[in-house]
Amino acid sequence: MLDIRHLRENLEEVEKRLATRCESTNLADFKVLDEERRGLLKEVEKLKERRNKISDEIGGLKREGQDVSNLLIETKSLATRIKELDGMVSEKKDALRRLMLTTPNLPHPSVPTGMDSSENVELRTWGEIRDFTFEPKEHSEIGSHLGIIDLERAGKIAGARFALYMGAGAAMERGLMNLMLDLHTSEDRYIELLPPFMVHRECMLGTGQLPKFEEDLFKIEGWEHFLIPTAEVPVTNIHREEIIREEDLPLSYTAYTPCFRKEAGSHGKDVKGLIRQHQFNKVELVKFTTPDTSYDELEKLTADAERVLQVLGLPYRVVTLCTGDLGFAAAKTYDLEVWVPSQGKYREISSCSNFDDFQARRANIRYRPRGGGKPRFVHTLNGSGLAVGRTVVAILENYQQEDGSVLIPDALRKYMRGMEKIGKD
RNA sequence: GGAGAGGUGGCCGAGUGGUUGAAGGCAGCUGCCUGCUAAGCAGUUGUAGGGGUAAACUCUACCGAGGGUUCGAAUCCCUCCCUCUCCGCCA
Repeated sequence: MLDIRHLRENLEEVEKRLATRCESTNLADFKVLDEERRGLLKEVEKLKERRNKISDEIGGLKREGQDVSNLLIETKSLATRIKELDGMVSEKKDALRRLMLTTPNLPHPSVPTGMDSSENVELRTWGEIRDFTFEPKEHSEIGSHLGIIDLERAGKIAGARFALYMGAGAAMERGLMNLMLDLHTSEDRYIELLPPFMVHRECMLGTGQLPKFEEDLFKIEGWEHFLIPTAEVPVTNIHREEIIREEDLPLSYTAYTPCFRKEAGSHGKDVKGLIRQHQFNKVELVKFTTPDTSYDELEKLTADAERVLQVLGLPYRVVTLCTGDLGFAAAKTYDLEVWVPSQGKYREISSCSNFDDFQARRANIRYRPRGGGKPRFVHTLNGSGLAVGRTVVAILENYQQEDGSVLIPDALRKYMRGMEKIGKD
């Protein structure tokens, strides 16, 4: 959510910056609603002041045993009018809140302007793209050939866009999760969490999935709970409605969770294989910082996610998302894209964002400045470190051998009982 | 699932219809005192939204959430949420 005062005072500038997202926003209504609301508020507060004064008087007079009936006449009609106006105020307030909740975040000034993903800007690349002496196979083919990924049986159990890992495949997925968590928690960089995989509505509002993107979420029938689409949701919300001491910032958390997404509207995209699933595993990084350090922390967080790819020896590049490709709540995002040989291109494996105070304002997460003073909103950040299924994709494809086997990256071996290679048996 | 208890400010905790934004304590801050520390004394400290060029100031709201009763609600009524204890069930 944007700062309502800032919005009120800089409406045109805000509109201009939001327009770079290439999404329609409806700020014309804002001005009207805001003014109507404040007008009504002024009126009703005046009446309330009067009512409170009279009520005080009545109290005093009654104690002295005096008659108050003529005061009751005025105050009774006041009460009716107040009720009426209160209703109108809350209508305006609700409409305003709905508008605010569906308005996306302002892109940071450093974000390149562009229409869509084609205008994202490559920042740097890492690692050598392997020169294959044979035609590299696609990961699901490698996986099914080796008997470690069975998408057909997964379909039998749960349908399309689900996966069944077996044997060394399951071990690789689990090993990667452990490797990532160990890496992030080493030297106390991140505190490890294991949160609930379901959350209630307020959490989804807090991080921005709701009210706008309900169709992307799985809701539990008969409950007010949703399956989390990312650990960002439960982890960011652990400090909802809290005031953190500045001395305790930045707070850094890492958590493994499965993620559940409907992937509505992505029919036909990545239908083959593990790239786009309704359920996938991810290790997430989340930070809470002060406003003046959040962009430094974004760099660090991105570097922490990159480290996983480096440790695994997977070539990747870092891109800055342009304004048109930026997510609803993000002010700035770096995507990490890993090299996928079968497609001959880089594919997203991590997305690292600074949300400024957008989520903090929704979720009411604040900090008390050093030495006292009014609480201020924190900045929240998060990034994947990494999407585990896509990491498996990258390993299978980049480490595949001509005979159909797959070498296991050095760093991962100790997480797979020392296995060096996955072959047929 | 059954029975009971409870949710009050940064924390603990009083408060069953009017002078309570809320006693008291802790913690914080500011002074005084003090060789230092500790202690002591006095004062002070919530959040949000309006009004005000800003400060001062001022108004409104907030005692888990939402409704209701009333001239007036932390206090009475209803619904919901959460926590705790006991019993049952269960990985």
